[in-house]
Amino acid sequence: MKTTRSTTAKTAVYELIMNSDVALSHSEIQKLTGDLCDRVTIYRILDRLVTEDVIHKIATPDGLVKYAVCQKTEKHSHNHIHFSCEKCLSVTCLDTVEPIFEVPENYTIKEVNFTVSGFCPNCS
Amino acid sequence: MKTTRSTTAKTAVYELIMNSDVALSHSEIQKLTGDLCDRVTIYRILDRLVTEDVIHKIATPDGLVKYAVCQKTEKHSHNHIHFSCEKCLSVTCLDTVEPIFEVPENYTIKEVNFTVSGFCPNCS
DNA sequence: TCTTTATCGCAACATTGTTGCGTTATTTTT
DNA sequence: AAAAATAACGCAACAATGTTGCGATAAAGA
Repeated sequence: MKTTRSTTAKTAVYELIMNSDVALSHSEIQKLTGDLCDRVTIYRILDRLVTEDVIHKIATPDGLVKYAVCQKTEKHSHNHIHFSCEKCLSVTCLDTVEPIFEVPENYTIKEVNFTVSGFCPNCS
Repeated sequence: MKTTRSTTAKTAVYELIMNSDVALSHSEIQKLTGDLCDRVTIYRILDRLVTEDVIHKIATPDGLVKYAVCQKTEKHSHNHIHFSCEKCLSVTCLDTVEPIFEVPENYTIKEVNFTVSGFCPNCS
């Protein structure tokens, strides 16, 4: 059985995302970690953390991919809004806000990804 | 004053997107158009069509960028749900469905991008 | 038809993400 | 505590996606 290991790089990347109040992209993480580890390693760590379900992947409306830890509520943990600032390009989880919606019944819903873009409090 | 011109390539790309019931990516458009025009030209046409507001850009939860024409309702024309199928990777506009949500007032909302993923009617 | 210039094609480059493989280091077992 | 097993790593190479500059081409108006 395949187990998961804790390494310095993995811990560092996780803590970065953990302590950030905005979602981080691969390139941002790379800059923040400096030469701690290889570019490829960061990709692999991010994949692993997503698989382990401790962080999750977000895409901005432009297709920019970012990662964040979200406070999990009891159910529908990923069913919340992300705010993407057009000015400073930051992405924030609005965990308290839960959207209401309906889709035709012939669709099977697996995941929800709701991004609102505009200006964040700092840039408004 | 900068005007916009109608070319064979632009018309072809627009009609492809127009007649598709799912959103199309750059690479999909490239395959469909064959060797009608250069790869770069398609990028520029897509940018222009977005600027001219006849198509719009969508990103799947994975960060895959696609383009679609959406039926515009009176207001909040872009304020609707996109469905992204995890099996066939198609993206569909659910124009009839309008999500309800709230964000803290210190945020300025410019645009809304709501993507629900799972299995589409064909793949369910 | 002629002129203007938006659009195009091509080449070159930048960014982002993936894969294979030999090496390193974490974890488990002895 | 040392050895064995293997997850994770670094590096190189590659693939996909997106951007920029510039001379050539072709729309649109005069």
